[in-house]
Amino acid sequence: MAVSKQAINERIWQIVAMIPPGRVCTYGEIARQAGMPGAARRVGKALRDLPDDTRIPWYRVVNAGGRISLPESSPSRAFQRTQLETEGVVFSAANKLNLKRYGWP
DNA sequence: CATATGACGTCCT
DNA sequence: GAGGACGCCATAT
Repeated sequence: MAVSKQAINERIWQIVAMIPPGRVCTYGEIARQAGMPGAARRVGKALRDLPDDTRIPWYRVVNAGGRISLPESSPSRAFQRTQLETEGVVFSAANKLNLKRYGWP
């Protein structure tokens, strides 16, 4: 393996760790900053591989539509929403947030 | 090697 | 604005 998948994961986690509180970032943007544009899905995989006791603020990652990508069946989804609201992020009626406002450039 | 799947994105209707 | 179709990348079977 030229580059182990664990190395890729840690690269992604490092990017996520740079997101300041009260701000969010999209999967595609993280993939781009990690040097693999178009691999947004790979970012989701990396976050899925995170342990439950991680200190990485994965909850600051949302999809391009400003929505939480986690399925309704996932308990982590409610946690993400609550955590973001705690940091001051306001969701609209359709569970959406304004990326123009909370998005991290 | 071919298919299916997933914490995605863009485009079209 | 909502919903569906297709594309992209990596992994699993």
